[in-house]
Amino acid sequence: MVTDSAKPTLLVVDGHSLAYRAFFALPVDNFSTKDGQHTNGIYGFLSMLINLIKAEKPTHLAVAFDTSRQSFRTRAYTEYKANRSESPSEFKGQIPLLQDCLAAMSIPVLQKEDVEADDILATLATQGAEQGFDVLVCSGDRDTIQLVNDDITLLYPNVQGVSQLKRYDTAAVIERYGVRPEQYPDIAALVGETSDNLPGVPKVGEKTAVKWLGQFGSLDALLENADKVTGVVGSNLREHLDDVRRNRTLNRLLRDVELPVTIAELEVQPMDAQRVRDIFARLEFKTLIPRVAELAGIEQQMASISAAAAVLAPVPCEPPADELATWLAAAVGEVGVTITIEGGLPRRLGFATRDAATKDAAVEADWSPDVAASIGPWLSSDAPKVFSDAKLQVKALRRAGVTLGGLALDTIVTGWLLRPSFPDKTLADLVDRYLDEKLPESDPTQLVPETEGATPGQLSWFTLRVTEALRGELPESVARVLADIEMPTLLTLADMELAGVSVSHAKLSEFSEELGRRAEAIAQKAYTAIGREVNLGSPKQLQEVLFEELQLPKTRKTKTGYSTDAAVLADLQDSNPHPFLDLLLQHREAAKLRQIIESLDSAISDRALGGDGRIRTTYVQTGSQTGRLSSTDPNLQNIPVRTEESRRIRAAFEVGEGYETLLTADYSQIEMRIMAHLSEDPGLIEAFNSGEDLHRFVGARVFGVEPQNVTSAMRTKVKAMSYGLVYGLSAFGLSKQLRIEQTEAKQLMTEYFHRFGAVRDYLRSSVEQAKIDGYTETIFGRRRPFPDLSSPNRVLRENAERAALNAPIQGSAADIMKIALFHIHDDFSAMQLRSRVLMQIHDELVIEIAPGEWDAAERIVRQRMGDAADLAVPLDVQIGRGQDWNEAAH
DNA sequence: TATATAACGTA
DNA sequence: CGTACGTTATATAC
Repeated sequence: MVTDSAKPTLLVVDGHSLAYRAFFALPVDNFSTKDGQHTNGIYGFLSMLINLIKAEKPTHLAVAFDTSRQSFRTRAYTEYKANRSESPSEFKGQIPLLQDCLAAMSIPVLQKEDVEADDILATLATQGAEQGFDVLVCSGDRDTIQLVNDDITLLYPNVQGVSQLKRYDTAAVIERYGVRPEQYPDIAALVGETSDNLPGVPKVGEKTAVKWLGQFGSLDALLENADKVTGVVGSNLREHLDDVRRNRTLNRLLRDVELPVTIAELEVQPMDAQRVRDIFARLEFKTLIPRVAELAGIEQQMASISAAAAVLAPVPCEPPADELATWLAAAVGEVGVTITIEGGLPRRLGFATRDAATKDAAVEADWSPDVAASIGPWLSSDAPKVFSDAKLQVKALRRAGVTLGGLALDTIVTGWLLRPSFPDKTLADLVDRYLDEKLPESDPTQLVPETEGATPGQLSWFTLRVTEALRGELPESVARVLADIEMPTLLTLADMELAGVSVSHAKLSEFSEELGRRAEAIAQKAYTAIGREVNLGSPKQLQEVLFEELQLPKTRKTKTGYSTDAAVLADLQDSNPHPFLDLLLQHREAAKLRQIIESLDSAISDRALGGDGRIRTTYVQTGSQTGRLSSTDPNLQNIPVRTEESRRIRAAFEVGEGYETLLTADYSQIEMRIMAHLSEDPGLIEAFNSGEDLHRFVGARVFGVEPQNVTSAMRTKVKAMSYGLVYGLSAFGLSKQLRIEQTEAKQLMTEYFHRFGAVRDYLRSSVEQAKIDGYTETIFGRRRPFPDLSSPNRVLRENAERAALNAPIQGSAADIMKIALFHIHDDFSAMQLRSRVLMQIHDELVIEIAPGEWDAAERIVRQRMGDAADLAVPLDVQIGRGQDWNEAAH
């Protein structure tokens, strides 16, 4: 005979109901991560589960969840549980994370459409009992009492929460409820279950129900002989027979749910210590880690996460070349890669893997011709690789003659896609945020550091682990943006930065000197006009001159005083003409141009020092919240263009040696086209399909005249309105920009929306949707969170509303340009053209055309820009050709 | 010597 | 009281 102690124990747990109890039992304020993720339900559940496992030592274990509120019960009786309020979103968000924790702990999670967690428990418990297990059922639902028998014990939480569980065996059920466990559903059917919205017989409680069952022997007998029951409760029973039968049907748990696992497969498995550490660290469960570790008998692997993280000791490869290539060839799955750079070229290499075959491992080697020859093919292959801040490394490899292939993910870019408002700048930031560990770093205060920083192998290792954490948070749509847009864009930007753009030092310095002389002359005149010298570049000194000495009226306030910006000076000139004002404006203009020229000139790679006369910017891929690029050192995306004179700067951007000409290509009105597409406004769509000038077309509609009768004043107004729309312009702002009365601006807006109503509807509904979702999304799935949309602070909220209105439009335009950009780059490469993209200015590309390649290049550019997105209106592309940027722009 | 502010260039 | 950026000179705090 098998003794009890030899019997295996099966523990099955209702995850949803117990986590929900924990959610209400534990104060949410004490259980939130620094990101604001609530964790009280997860913590309470896991704490309970750990205690339970420790006390009961189950040999087999599973946790069941509901899939949704819908089940066969709600289909049978639509009122079932209909009284339950929607569970709070703070709770719902915890369930997937809890399931991640359980997965890391190698605990099977079971759920199935159309049945509730308790039906899964009932099925497992029944099978377990049949197979000779001691079965423990842990659930917060009373219906599970019916499962109790000699083999099955129920663990039911106390009212306080989940920390205390009461054991119900057969005797305990009889003692508490006065009936055998299998009769409990009969009692419940008579009494009713308010929490499930199942009304029972009025005035009948447990006492009466137990008495009746004692008298009649069974529920069926009672219902058949209902006429024999006397008194008010008797007549109540007769009036509610159907309710009782319905209750009894619904509270019977299914014991034959088809499940994808056998009991044997629920055997307790070793935990994935690293995964447990990662996710517990992310949820900031510091005290749970040692408790789980004790449970799993893996204390050492799980050592405190607050201490410096245990990092892999990378294995050096000797002789490097052969071993490294063999090792990489054997790697399964993604490989973390780090290339340190010295003098722009690769210096050291680190690779890390986490797959089952090689285990967690990292190797390192110095860059050398041997190594390059040996692993160059792997680096160029499609074998998946993950980097942190890949662009610099891609450039270094390029300089060394290697073209990177298989770029699957960049942690910095991915972190930015997830949190574009607060991008983490370094791997250390990501390790801190997503793993709650500290990347080893050398002490920057020491000249000769005592502590070594992380090695390339360790950096790769952290890159790989951060990648796993990031993937866990990446919605499908954002994952597509990453793979389909950002990674190919990254490789393209690397080549653009390497190429640089040729700029004429001679043209710039000549212009600069001219402007310098002019600025000086203007300054002298300005000093004469006010009778003294001031620093014209100092707003503080200007305020003294304007508002004290000249007694001009005070203007718009700034933080430190009164504004002296161009718009304010122009207003002052209207109301209180004074020669100083105009001279100041002229001086500002000349000084600003000169300053821009000087900074560009200093960025030219100096031919006298062996340079090539080109300027190389850095495109910051994570530099905006909308998906646009930004450009720094120097910024090539804000080169002046508005005045004839300022275009002399653009004329200094020339075609480089060995190339034939420059090509510029720009999208016309891409944001308005995206508006037309997203809003599906028939008028706006017609405007773009008609071939008519957009603003003329819109002006004709708004002012009710024929297109040929649209005056330039009308055109200016609707143009400002159209562009303003994209930014969330108000009547006030419009009136200010156009210098018209607010009533006229309001009238203009009313008339505009009267003609293009779908535009207003779209803008409104897109902000509404963002309020519901908490984020906006571009056409291609790029997201931007907007927590302030629900802020009680009006200024914050309205700022967020305007930004949320703009984000899908500006962001979709950025997506489209990126798609066109890397396709052009890749096509040039595939067709073996030497022509190359040099600059991207949001809706414009500047391309250097190699001799004889104009026709082929132009065809590619037109096609790739025009076809980058399939919108309800065509994407119009303007192309120009010239020896310099200014000439090419016409 | 670093940081903040005002101003202004672009899409 | 119009979105998204980067750079500069000046003023201020350290």
